[in-house]
Amino acid sequence: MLPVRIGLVIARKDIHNSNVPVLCQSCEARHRGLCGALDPEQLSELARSTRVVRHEAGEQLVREADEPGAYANVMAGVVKLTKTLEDGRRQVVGLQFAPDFLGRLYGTENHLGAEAASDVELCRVPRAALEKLVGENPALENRLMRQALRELDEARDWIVTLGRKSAEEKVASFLYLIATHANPRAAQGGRAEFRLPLSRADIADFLGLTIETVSRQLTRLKGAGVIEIDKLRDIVVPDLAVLEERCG
Amino acid sequence: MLPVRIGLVIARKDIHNSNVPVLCQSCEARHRGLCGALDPEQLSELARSTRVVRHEAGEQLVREADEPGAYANVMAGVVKLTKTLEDGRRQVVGLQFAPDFLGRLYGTENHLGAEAASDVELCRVPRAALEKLVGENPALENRLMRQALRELDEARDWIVTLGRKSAEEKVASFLYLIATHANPRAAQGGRAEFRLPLSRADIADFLGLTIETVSRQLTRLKGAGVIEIDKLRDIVVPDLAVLEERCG
DNA sequence: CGCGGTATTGATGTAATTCAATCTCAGTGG
DNA sequence: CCACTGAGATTGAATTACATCAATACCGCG
Repeated sequence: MLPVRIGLVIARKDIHNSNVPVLCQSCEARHRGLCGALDPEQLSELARSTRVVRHEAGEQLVREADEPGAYANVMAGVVKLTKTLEDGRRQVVGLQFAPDFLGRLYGTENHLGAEAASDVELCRVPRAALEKLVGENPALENRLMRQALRELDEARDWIVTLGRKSAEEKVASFLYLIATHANPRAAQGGRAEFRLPLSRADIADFLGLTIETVSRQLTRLKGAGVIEIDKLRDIVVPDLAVLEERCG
Repeated sequence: MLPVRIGLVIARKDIHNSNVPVLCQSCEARHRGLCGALDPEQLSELARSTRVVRHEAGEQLVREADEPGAYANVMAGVVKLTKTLEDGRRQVVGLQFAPDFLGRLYGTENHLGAEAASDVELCRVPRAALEKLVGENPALENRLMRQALRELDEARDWIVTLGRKSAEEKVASFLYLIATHANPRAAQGGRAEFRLPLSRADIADFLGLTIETVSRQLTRLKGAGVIEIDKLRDIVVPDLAVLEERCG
């Protein structure tokens, strides 16, 4: 992926880049994410209480029961948000990519689990620090609002996928989602290659299917020439438009 | 359909007496909804540009393609939010009850259709008027944020229902949702009675099922004594806890 | 009363699940 | 370096839940 960095240098000069904490300088969250709402001073203040943490794939970040102790920005990797029925049936209700924000203001009773789908890197922000900043900076709340609205849109799109699409369309929709969201190694001229950040089991839980069905649909799509699969996780989409066709 | 302009003149007169426009005095939105963030003065100002309109069941409020011209508070009835695939498959992605807010700030490309599920009464607010108020009043944006977050929670709950529940559990979940959300004629001591605001076709589109399956599951639940059905639309739930059991 | 849209019920078909048997591949230790 | 291992993935056969197709019943309304 080639981010086009038009005018970025100028922007940095303008805000006295030297004042921006080193860690934040190249962080996506500062450009496209939450921290874009902060001036260098606020950023420095916030950076004093943040911590970059790494988690391996599969690690539980937030258990469904408990109140999350902190917020976080996803810096790299994919986080899956999960819900579980009493009898153990699992559903992945959302995926968060960099530079998405993790955690929610105004805590509710609504328990969401968060788990590292791939290896992830998070920029952890203590509750108090963030909430203080939100109180002082309306622009920050505005960013959070926009993120919430975007997530709402995505959730509703997914409702359509879950409610009305066939297994093959679901799998195609998932691949399309990853191809367009996760940082693809290459995604130009309709072609995309990427490594699946989720296991078949996770994909199944995301799509409301079984592992076996996911597997079968993947091989079907491979057979149809829509995708190529290497070593189970590496996917090549020769033509995204063809894949999109299959999304229903 | 003619917008009904109830009591506009009266509302203005009354400002001097009570400070709160008559129409707003008993409006749920003022207590539990959006307008709770406004002081009497702001409320009066807003009331000058609002209109109460009625729509019959089935009326299209917002087409999926077009930008909505206004926001609205749901005062009575149920509005269904819909999305449609190119080939015509429909999915209801959300239901809005009084005093929910309809429409979204920061318009996106994400097209949602809105349709009156039952007869509805809306308090329509022009874009400009609301956006002006939001700019002036951070508390209002905060309310909108909270509503967005609540909708997000609901959407994710529904994702679990669509992805992981059986047809019977889906129908039970729907009934439970209506029993607890729509103003029930009575809902005390575990008992609830209500009139279904949706046709079988709408329920099917909400649950990702067919009309026939919805019908069959309803008769199953009736047979099991979980619900009673009168004249197709009138439902009695003798014991909500029993219904909840069936939700999976 | 009869009409039309909506809902139920039944018979049959099918997509996805379930159960079970391999296969793949990354990791480990001989 | 290779064989062994075990978790994850694929493939196949049998089953099932839901869809589809089709006929009938219900209810509101003129």
